[in-house]
Amino acid sequence: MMTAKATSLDVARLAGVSQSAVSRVFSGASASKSTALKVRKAADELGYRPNSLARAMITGKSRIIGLVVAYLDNQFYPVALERLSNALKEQGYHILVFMAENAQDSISNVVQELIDYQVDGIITASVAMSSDLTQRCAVAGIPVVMFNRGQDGSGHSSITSANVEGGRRVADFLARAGHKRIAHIAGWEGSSTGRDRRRGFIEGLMDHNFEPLDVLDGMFDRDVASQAARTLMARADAPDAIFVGNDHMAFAVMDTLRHELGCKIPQDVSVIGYDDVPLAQWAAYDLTTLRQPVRRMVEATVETLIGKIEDPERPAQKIEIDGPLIARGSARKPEGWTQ
Amino acid sequence: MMTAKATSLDVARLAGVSQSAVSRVFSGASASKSTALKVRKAADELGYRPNSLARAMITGKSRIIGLVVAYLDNQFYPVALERLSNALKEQGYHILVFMAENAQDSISNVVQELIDYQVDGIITASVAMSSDLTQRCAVAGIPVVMFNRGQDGSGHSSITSANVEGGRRVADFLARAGHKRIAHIAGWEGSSTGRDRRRGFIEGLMDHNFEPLDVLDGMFDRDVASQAARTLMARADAPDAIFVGNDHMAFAVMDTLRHELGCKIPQDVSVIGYDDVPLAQWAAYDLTTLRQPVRRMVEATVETLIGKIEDPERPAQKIEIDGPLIARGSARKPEGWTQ
DNA sequence: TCCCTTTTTGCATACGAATGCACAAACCTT
DNA sequence: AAGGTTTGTGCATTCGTATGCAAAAAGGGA
Repeated sequence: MMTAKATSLDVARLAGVSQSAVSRVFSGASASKSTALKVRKAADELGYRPNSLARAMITGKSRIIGLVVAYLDNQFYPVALERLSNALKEQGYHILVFMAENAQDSISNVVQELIDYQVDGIITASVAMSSDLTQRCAVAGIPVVMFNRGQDGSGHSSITSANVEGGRRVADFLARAGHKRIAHIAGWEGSSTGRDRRRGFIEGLMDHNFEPLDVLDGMFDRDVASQAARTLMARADAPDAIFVGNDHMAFAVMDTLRHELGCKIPQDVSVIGYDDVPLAQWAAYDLTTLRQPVRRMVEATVETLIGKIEDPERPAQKIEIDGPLIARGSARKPEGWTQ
Repeated sequence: MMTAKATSLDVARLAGVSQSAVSRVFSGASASKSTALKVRKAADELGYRPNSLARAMITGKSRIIGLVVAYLDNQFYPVALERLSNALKEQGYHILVFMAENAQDSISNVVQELIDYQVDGIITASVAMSSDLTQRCAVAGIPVVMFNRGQDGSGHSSITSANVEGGRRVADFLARAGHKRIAHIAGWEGSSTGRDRRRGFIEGLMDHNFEPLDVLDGMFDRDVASQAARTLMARADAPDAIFVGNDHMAFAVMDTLRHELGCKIPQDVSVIGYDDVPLAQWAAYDLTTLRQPVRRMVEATVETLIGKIEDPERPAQKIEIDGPLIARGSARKPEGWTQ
């Protein structure tokens, strides 16, 4: 039983070779069969493993990706986190996770700390970057990819679903199902996803010569969304359909409608969400929603980020990935609708 | 606009002092007002920040904690992750997250990689460590704290809720509510939490001279738990109450009971879970459950881990934290029950 | 077998910050 | 003002690994 962790020098001595030889064996550089064998044997004996930190120091690559995430209570993010983690692991990267409240200086601190740790890249999930931060990352040469949030003119790549198109599709679905008084509890106005879905939704209604009955900002928050639902249903011309800016809020809205206001879904009101988190298909909610294709979004995110790490010259890209509307039981379906 | 990140040497030159002076200013060691001022000014000018990796190399402390987590789809863990992250951040630590399937060699790889990154400590959430791994951590001098999972004889500290007592309390609650045919869909038999809750539950029933109608292993899995519910309800003497080993499975059970088997909860069957995740109080479920006091568990975890990091001689401790039964609408209440 | 090319190998140095040591400066004390 | 003490500072070294360079070994061709 060893008492201290062995270094490459220890291995070198035991194997009767130089430290550089050991390094080369473990970093995959050229080495003869015979030395590789000796080194491996000695290493096993000592329980040696290269020190990732030291390696990072010298190569300038830590193989760590920083992940900044804000809303962990929204099931979409744990799922995305898991997928991102697995995808990056396959590429030999690891994830340093930072929680941030969605406030500028919190994010600023968090990103600065990531820079201090010399991460090779940063993924922000539903978090915006100030231009100052953008600048700092640029100086440090750290590429940033924004997941599920776009930001014009930031110079960062972003991966989102096709939110405008998605909103439009929801509108079309509801209009074709014969709804007349259609309201929207939108995602936070300060986010591109919230704005885009909203815009697409309104445009989509316009295509049917409709106007939304009302549009309220749900701030991606359960309580705010519930309150918005109460407000809507208190109207004399209460809506017969509500499009909610994401599933997380939609669940709160459904709970409020059913258990507090005594509405039947979808008989009295249709409810549609956005994301298609796993919860959406649980029988208790059975939520009709626009699916964000997490798997493909994650793939695109990882590929974009690693591409930029390996070739810093690669220009930023904005990728939008389309997703289908998943019709379930929370919303009346248009005549002749086939999934 | 700088083009490359500045080092302490750059700052030293600009400030007209030695590199050691810069280091001392930033590491809080002694330095005169005047040099501190010069250094700070120069550092600001260059946008200098100490390189955490280099710092980690020399001090031997990375200020990174590794977190190994398995079931991210169970809302308990995202919540715990968020709390852990915040608590550690306050202590100046950061979290390197690793997902692991609950299979020995996956965990083994993951822990090994954490060791490679020289983490100062490891927290495992609902994951067991093989004795080989335990050994490797010991050699590397890395303390391990197990969160929400105990393991006898591992030599690691563990923080759990008082699972035996909790199971007992659930049994008492159901028996006193007048239930006669009480079944249990248990947490995975391979986990201490699953076993302890189950044991406490059975003991608690025995105190009332009851026996459980049946005990099935739900494997902490929604599908397995749903299947178990079907099995139970297919019996001639179907249960009038089911204690489910955690909330995550309880939701699946409730969905199955209500929407597939047409049962009324709690009129036909009472359902009780374990954890009290945020979802449990959503109106759709309104789940009676035994609360795991996450906040206090997290505090204890962080304190135990940091204590051991700062004083490696400190012996391992097993901490159990008691939590209350939260009576909601999914289970009939005993006569005269007051929260 | 000899010379030329290719592959291995060791040496020395670098990465960026922290720290023991010895010396210089500042502060007290009487 | 001299001696003693505390505080501040620079020099040199260290952490563990990777890598350019030059020398050594191995391989190949005629």
